[in-house]
Amino acid sequence: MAGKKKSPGVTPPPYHHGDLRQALVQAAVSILEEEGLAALSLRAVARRAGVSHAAPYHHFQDKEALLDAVAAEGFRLQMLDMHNAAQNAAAPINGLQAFGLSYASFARKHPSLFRLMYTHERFTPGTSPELVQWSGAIYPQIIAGVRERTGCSEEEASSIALVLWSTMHGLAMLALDNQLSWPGAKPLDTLAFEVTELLGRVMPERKSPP
Amino acid sequence: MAGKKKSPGVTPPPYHHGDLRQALVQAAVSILEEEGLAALSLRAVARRAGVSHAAPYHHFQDKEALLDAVAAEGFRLQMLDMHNAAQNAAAPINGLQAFGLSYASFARKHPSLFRLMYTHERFTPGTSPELVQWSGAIYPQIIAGVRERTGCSEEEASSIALVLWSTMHGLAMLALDNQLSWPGAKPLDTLAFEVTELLGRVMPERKSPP
DNA sequence: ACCTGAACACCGTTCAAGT
DNA sequence: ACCTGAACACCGTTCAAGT
Repeated sequence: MAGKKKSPGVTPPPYHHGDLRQALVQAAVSILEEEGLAALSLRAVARRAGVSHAAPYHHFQDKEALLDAVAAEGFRLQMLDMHNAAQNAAAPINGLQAFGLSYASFARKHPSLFRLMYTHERFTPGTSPELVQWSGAIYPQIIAGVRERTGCSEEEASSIALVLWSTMHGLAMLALDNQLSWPGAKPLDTLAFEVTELLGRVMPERKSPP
Repeated sequence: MAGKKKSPGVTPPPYHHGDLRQALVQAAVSILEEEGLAALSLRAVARRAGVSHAAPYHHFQDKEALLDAVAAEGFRLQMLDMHNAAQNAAAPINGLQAFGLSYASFARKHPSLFRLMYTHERFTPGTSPELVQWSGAIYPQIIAGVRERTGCSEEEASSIALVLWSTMHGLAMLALDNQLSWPGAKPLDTLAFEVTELLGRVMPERKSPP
């Protein structure tokens, strides 16, 4: 019961609510995970954060700006995932497969967030720098991963990374659309595994065999 | 001034309006092409078709059902495109490239329609049979295209077709998201050309060289 | 058989007013 | 500096009523 007065030496909470901006982003993410994209209205986000429906306008210019922040958070999460996959890439046969499986599993674990990240007609001039930065980090990360595992030049690695990214992205998108769900179809993980194996054949040799 | 009375020998127009159902689908397509996905409301569609905002409910159960019909029309158009590309595949180096370029150019020519087709969380049980049929025709068409140009078994062709489809789909999606638009980036057509060329290396030999 | 107009609950956005 | 409540225009959906 020490009370909740501002304790000295701690930076005071920057807003009335605590940090409403961040709370709104988190509320939006929960709605996405629990109820899907269709349920993601500004008013629902405000409701879940426990503020009036007009409150978000003190932190975001409009709904699109909030969605931008949510998408940026999504890209941050995906970067974490990719990073972890690169670390734990002991089991898969090659690094491409580690990446492919991580991409597929992220899409499967966060389908609505994944859709929001890649699907709204965003990335116009005027998109928040935060989103531009986080979303722009994905491709370089893939390129770096490819270079680490091959003796590729920067240019060669860029081409391979683009094929790899496109393929996994398309596979994930089609799977989320249920386009790959005919009777007896293989699950996304299996497809990702097989497809990256096939792609491995166009890759140059590993830089240094173990 | 022969009047517009029903002429004998011609099937009478099935609805008051002419064929309102089809008119609504066409109105929706125009809105998509001219104003984009965000402008596609049921009421706007009705407005453009010149009927009251409640009229669509006599032809579609709800908005989702109308969007399903629009998506089905999109898949029909894409099938036509793919078919034409297969016919005129004289210039490109191989059949994969003909397909890849057609996929990319369709996405570029109809960005909002393409997004609607592949991006809404549709294809649940209860999706209209019309949409299931048209959307389900794409993958077999790609498989057939691959088989025609190679001596592949059905199973082998399915794998190659899946990689091809995923890759082109991902490339198109990422391009529409402006994810492939860094300064000095190549246009989508060029990327599609290069990527399919790279994929060609994993393809078996052509069945019969010219 | 097909269409309309009024009605309802919801949404995005604005703005004067509150602390 | 931050938040609220009322207001406005818009949307999806329903339904009695019109032809």
